[in-house]
Amino acid sequence: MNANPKPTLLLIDGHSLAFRAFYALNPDNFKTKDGQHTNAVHGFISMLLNILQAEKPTHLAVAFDLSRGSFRTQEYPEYKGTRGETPPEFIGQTELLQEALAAMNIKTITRENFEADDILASLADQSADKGFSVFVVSGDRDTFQLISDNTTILYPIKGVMNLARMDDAAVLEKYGIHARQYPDLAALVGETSDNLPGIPGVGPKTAAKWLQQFGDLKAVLDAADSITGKVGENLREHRELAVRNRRLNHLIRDLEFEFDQSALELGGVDEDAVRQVFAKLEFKTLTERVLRLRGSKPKDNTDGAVKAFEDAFETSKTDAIFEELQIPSAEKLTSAKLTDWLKSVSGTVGLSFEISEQNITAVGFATESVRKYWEPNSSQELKKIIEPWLKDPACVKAIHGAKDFSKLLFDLEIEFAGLDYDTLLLAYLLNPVRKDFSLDELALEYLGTVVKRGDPNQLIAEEATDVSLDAWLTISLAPKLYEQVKDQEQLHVYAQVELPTNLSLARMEHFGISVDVKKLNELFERLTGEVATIAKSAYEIIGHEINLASPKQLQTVLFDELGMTGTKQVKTGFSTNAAALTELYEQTEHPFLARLLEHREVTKIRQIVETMLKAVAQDGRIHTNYVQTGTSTGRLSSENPNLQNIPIRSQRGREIRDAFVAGQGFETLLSADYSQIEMRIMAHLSEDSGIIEAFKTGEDLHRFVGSRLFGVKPQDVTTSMRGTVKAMSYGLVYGLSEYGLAKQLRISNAEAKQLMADYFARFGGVKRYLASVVDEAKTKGFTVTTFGRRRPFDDLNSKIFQVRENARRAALNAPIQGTAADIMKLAMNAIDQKMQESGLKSRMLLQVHDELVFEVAKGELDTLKDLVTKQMEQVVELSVPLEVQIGIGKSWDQAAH
DNA sequence: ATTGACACGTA
DNA sequence: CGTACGTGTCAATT
Repeated sequence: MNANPKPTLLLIDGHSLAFRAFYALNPDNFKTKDGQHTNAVHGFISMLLNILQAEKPTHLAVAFDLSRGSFRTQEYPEYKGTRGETPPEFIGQTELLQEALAAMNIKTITRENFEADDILASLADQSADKGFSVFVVSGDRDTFQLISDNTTILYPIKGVMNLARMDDAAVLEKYGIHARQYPDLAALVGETSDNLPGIPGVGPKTAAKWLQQFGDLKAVLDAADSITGKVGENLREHRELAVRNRRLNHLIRDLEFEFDQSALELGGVDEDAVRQVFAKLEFKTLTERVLRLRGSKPKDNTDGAVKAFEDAFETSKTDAIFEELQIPSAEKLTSAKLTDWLKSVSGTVGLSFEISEQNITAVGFATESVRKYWEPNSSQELKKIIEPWLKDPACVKAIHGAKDFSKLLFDLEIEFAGLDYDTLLLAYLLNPVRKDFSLDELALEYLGTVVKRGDPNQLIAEEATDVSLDAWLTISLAPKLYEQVKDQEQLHVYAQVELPTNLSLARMEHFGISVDVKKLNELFERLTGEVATIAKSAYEIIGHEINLASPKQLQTVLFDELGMTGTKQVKTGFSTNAAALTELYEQTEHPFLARLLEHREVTKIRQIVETMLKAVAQDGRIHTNYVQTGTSTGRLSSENPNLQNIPIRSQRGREIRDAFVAGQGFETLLSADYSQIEMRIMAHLSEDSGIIEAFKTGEDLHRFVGSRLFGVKPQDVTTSMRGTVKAMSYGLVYGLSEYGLAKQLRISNAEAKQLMADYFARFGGVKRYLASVVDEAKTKGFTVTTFGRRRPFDDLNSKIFQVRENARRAALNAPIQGTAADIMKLAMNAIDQKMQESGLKSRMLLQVHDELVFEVAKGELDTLKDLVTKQMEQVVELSVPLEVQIGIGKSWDQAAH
């Protein structure tokens, strides 16, 4: 019901809202077959529907600027002169928007020589006088002058598709002045986006203070002589600016119109016209949302559009959060009803779940038009009711982040099949650089929907309904994301690489790796003792105690007290990192530096030991979380704890690895790693005959390359020469520059340049390949791995050298690192599958980019070794062989080779 | 409590 | 001025 009997008029600044929508939604995701972008139109209409829902206006009009300018530009040609060119993707969208609005029977208004805000101002004033409640949607703060008891501004909040309700109280709170004073404040401060400079040195704070004191702009100017200081001087000198600004930001309120308010009454939409226009725009979800307005028959009903609107949306008091989304309302199912529904449902079902302490407390189900949720009473009931459906591969499911779900099902020993759509992985393939993969964020970008959630501290029922909301978002996103992945030719990498990896990882995380806690505790104690001894000795050298972990305090000691000259600059002064400390030590041989370096090493390792100890679960094992969407290249990342950065280089560090052991009932650990996989991929991708030959002969790569580079026999390549070559070969994979090479090898720039020139002369394929990668990325805007995985790059043409170079190096590395990641994932999937098929008891536990760690069951060592080696080596065929090294031992350290 | 800078462990 | 990560600490922030 409409609580407010007053008629309500909604007025929208069309350009302003369209622009906000444009910047809120990625144009790439809203494009018709012909290449016309539609993100602004989509966002505008989506937002309009949200506002209609929230404010329930009875009348509506949208005003647009005419591009020819207005009386303001005639008076002051520079007005709005700082506005840049219209983004190319925006072009044409205003016209499309007006067509769409016309189809929806929404009045659009323009006026020669005036801006949209003047039209809004006039309509707002005149309607308020006639007893309307008025809402004005505008991103121009000048409209704050319209605020009254009857008029409220809905102001878009920066960045988000959301509106702030600005009434007099809101303006007072934000700016410290009343709404009617706002144009005076703006006149004093100026408006950069309109190219209107204000009084120098006067910001919102000062202007508000004056207005509070004197009342209005005229009074402030009259009192200018009494204002002291530099700002007072500026005010007197530049008062004309404020007068001009005030004249320009004054909105015209008395434009006359040839229609009256009744012409703005919201009626039903023209269904045929909507279908036609929206089909042209290729909007699907939105069409349905808009068409629900079609039942409106305001003429037949005194309550007008509001009633019809509410009917159309089938709103209910209990389900208020979902009004905003116009999605089907949720139904809570009993176990019996769920069983029936699962038997009857056809097509893909969106699935989501709510967990509490390792238990599934609620499950959400959704199709495009239906939302259901169910709260199982126990794990037994969960298994009994939904396992038949869950394990049926013909029942296709869509889940956002299926790994967690799979893992829980492993615990509950529930079978699961038929997962075709994981929206998390699909979204990752579409944009691996994205930081936020939440359903809400994806809904905003791909569906143009702002998801509003109820207060989580509310009733229990509300939490449960959220479960099916996620399911609905998942099923709504799935086809859209899938189509885009398909269009980008990433279906292969989705179906063969990412989706199966999901399951391999679920298993690995579920198993975890056994840890010798006693050993770790002893190590921790020992390291703690060492730290204390080292610290004590360090304090004695400098004569006082400091916090050795504080770079700031170290800077004071080293560069002030001890008078050393720093080598590397960082934002806060000279760097105190290990490289800088080592260099200082070489210069000064100061014993404090030696203590400090040792302290760093020991505390770091102790810290890792501590982290590991805290991470050991009840079962005596560490279960890391692999993040499948964690990197821009396609690699995994590991967290809570990170098991991909356990020390190996230092002796102390390796003791940590010695505490990762085979668990009870298992014989040993087995480690398998790819030997030089990135260089092999470089050989394959570059088709460089020299590098390929090196791998085919089985000769040590760096020795072989060194022999070619320095023109000596392989056996005459010295350790130093081999080191140089190794640094260069690996450096190339990372986009190393001459300067970087010189620095690393501590040679001159000229020598480094010569070395690289020689390298490229001998291995021309490498040079050609690297250049082609960057070229292609520049043209296409992305790099691609052998298996089709993409990574977008848009900084390769940046005008800023640093930004451009960073992008260039990342682009060089992406296909190589990414292809290696693809290969490893494929191998893991093959191994996982073979192990399942052959019923082995051994288990795959860890992945560290090019290494896999297994726990070997009794009697399975030889079988597993063969299986792993074969699958890893033969998972793909490159122009060079893939070589796998196997190590076996009771601990991870001993299994190393 | 959250954030940025720094440092440092791995491939 | 060599890629890709996660985690800890300090110090300055709301």
